[in-house]
Amino acid sequence: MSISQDFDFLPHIAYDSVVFGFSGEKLKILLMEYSQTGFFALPGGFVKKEESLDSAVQRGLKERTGLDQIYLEQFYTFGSMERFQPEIMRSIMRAHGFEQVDHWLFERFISIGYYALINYEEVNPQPDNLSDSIGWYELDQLPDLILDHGFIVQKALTHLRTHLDQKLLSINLLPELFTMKDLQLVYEAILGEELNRANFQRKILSLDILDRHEKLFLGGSHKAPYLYSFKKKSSDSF
Amino acid sequence: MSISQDFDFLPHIAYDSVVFGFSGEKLKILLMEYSQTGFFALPGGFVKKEESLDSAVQRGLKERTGLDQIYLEQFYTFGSMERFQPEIMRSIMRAHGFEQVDHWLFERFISIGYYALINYEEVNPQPDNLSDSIGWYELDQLPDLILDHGFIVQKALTHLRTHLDQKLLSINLLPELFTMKDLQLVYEAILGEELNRANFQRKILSLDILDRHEKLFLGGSHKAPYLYSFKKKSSDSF
DNA sequence: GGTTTATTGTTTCGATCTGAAACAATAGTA
DNA sequence: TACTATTGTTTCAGATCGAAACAATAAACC
Repeated sequence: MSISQDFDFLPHIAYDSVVFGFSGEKLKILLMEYSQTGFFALPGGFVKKEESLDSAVQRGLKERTGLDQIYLEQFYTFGSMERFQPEIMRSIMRAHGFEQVDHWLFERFISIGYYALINYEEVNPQPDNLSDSIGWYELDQLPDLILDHGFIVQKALTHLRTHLDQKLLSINLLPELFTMKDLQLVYEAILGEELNRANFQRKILSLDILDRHEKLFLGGSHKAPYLYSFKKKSSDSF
Repeated sequence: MSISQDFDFLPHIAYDSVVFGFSGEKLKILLMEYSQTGFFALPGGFVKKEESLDSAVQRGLKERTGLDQIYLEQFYTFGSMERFQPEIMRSIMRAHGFEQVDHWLFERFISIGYYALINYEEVNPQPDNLSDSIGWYELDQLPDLILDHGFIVQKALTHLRTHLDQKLLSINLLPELFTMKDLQLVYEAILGEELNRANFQRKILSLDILDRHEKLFLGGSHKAPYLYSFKKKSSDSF
């Protein structure tokens, strides 16, 4: 977020992103903390006058995560008046030594919500101009968030849960190769409930979206699991 | 849509609405036709600086349909650059005698898509300042629409189809009292496929969302169907 | 090397759900 | 009173689902 190039951006329009990562056990999201103020917020940004909305979000997330080609899904647009609280932006700016009376950030914003599913291991979170830290927080232990950002997270999670099966192929929460157990842990973390192992395996295999590879020997005194990868979409082979 | 009160609205932000109605047989949507130009478009509008996004859409639809308390669902926000085609707005304005070079309508817009489910019978469609007609068009016989409005309709329909069961209670495509056959026809029109009568009845009744009322005698020489209504949500009883 | 243990892969089996057809009820007509 | 068209309900086979049992196996242990 650059606060100087005012006129590059569409006014009143923002996006907020809920970036999901999976630590191997817990589902986490990226949050920014604004220095001094104690405010936590979702990573967000603005849309340049000559770029598409989708590109804007991709650009912003690349700056925050270093990742290209992120899986992104738009889920809702937030336009209530309650989200108009200029004092909050004002105190964030003040904490950075900006004492302006008027600023385009103090205007009302309508914000488009996106969520991303990324590989936790590959990310190197980068704070922006106004926040001095960005980091992973467990979903069930989030701090209070500014404005309606807590609501946005809930809405993102609901959307992800209801569309989990349809979006499986695009899920990038796991490395290239993973075990069935890994995948089940992801499902359980997202759905917030435990699943039956045998039925989960049957269901996923019946979807016919996984390639089975060699076994993974980790030295445990028991049968070794197979490694799987998501089948490449047929369109990729042209 | 008022084209004079420029500064009342948030710039660059619009909404487009896909208003579904059911004629008893076919699913239809409301389209506006701009005089002279031959352009067809979805009814849309803009957001005032001090109203919520949802309120703006409700206000606009009340102007177009005369209906209050419409069932509205936001489904997607459209922000690509391809939707930036100022010539189209320019020729619409020209057809109305406005020869301005600059106008806020010629700027780029990000548009939030909503769909509405309304009772076809109760609507009295009203054109806006720039369009001289508004009317119902069958979904499978739509004219070409401006910009990405055809795509918006498709996206609305997909959303409606996938969420049909969850949204049943809110469906307002039928009058207060209706028969099981009426409801089945709505489903078939929305899903675009025929359904088995016995299984449909079993499924809907098992949802436990209908109240059964007296029979409807229409004079046919056969068993008369029951009338049903949607159960009032429990929250309404407080 | 045989035995044990922990975990994974697969099968079984009953319960539940679904799709298609048959059966039952009934309001008017002939 | 029989006939017809349409609606309400039941039946039944097949598919799906949940829970448990069974089978396979990699390492550890004696």
